[in-house]
Amino acid sequence: MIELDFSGHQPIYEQIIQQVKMALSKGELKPGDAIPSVRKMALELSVTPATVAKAYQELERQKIIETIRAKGTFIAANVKMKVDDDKLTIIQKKITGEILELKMMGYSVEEVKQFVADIYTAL
Amino acid sequence: MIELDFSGHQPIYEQIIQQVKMALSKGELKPGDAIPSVRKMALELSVTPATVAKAYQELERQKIIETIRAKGTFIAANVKMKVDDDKLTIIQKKITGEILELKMMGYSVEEVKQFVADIYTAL
Amino acid sequence: MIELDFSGHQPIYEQIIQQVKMALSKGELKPGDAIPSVRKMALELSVTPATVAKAYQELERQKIIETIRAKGTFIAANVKMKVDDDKLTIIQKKITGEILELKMMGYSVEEVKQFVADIYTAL
Amino acid sequence: MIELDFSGHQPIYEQIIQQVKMALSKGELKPGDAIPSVRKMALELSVTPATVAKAYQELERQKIIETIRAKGTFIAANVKMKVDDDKLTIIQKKITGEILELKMMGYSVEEVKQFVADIYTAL
DNA sequence: GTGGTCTAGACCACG
DNA sequence: GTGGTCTAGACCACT
Repeated sequence: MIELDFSGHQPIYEQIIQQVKMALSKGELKPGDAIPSVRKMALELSVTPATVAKAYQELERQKIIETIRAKGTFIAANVKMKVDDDKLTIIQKKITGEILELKMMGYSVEEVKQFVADIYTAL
Repeated sequence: MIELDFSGHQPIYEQIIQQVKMALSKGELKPGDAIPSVRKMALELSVTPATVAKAYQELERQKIIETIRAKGTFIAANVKMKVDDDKLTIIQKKITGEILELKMMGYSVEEVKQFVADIYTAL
Repeated sequence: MIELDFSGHQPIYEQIIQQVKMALSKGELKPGDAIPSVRKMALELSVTPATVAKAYQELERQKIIETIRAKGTFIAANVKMKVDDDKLTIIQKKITGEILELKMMGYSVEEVKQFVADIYTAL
Repeated sequence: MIELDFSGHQPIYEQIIQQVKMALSKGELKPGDAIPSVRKMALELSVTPATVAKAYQELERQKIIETIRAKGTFIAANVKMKVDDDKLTIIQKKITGEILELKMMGYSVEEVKQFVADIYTAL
């Protein structure tokens, strides 16, 4: 279900976070659904449990999953991303660098808009 | 002219690269223009010359600047970013994470398109 | 495995790059093989880790090696040098100077051809 | 007569040395011919006299030119490159790196031989 | 443990 | 003066 890219520079734990969010976005996961235990997912992905734990910890911090003692880990009932201005600023900073690269490669505004729209709809 | 953010996670040398590109994109720098020497910019930015040198070397590798022996560093005459498929893939991967965040915050496709268009035109 | 010449003008990091490529060319290294960590090789060669890191980074930029986070560095799966016209021009310029020296020493075309053929087969 | 490439990484003085040798190799210059004074050539090439002087000094060291006080500088009567084993070793080292690059780009021995033959005959 | 980044200094070749 | 290279040491994020 989750596919990792080990060769790249994106941290493994971030890839896990992102793919859980993506599954949620696509409707493959719904509030209340159970997700594999840290150990189980670590086995499936061939990574160390610590890496999965770090991803889950961050997801829990963002209130996307909930851990219930001795029961397991579940998608939070009320998955509702808080629109945080700080976070928006961070995203803007990160995205600016990539937009700049695209612009310097010669892409027009329209092309970039199409580019992100394609990504958006694929999520 | 260049402002650095020391607090964060983005490497200093990448910030320098980005801001030189941005100045070029905005027309503040034009082909043939001299840019400050490694040492001078290092002093201005209060970083070590090695950090500036690393940024300049990467910019030269991308053919954005040219260094002339013992003369200084200049914006390349033919600033023309090569459209590299590998690079495009990397950019897409990086941008996907941010688009996903925006989508989960509840932004619509149109809003995201507007978001990136605003960034693009500000560059 | 790698032997450095500290006396000369060729940068250490370039020597490392060259010798890794040579080992690859000779078949002593194969795609997927691990190469020593930055620190380990730095110890072996009695140079600072930064120098080895610079060599590795350039090799990665050329897609000859891949680094996997916190795991180590490996020969890339698809080692396939891209034939870059710019690079070919640079090589031609560099080689021209040496061929000229040989010609002025009195070597004939045939002798020079034999000379480079011998080098080629020894790689 | 001499064309310099300022943008590159080859030292100016080496370019001057090389082009004098090339003119000699092509027969454009013959033993006994006068070559411009340091000042004159410096003016023609738009470089500082010190750079030309350095080139002439090296050419004189290699017995390719002779300076006659108050007369000027001339191509040496007996231009005869000494076949120096040390020098041959140095040339071999330098050329090996470039041959290796060509090999890794996928060029065959025959192609490399043709490559150098073309360069040789053009000199 | 791994690689990535940065500092503070030094020496060198070049023009 | 310029950029290029190297050392010695440090801190960080990731696994």
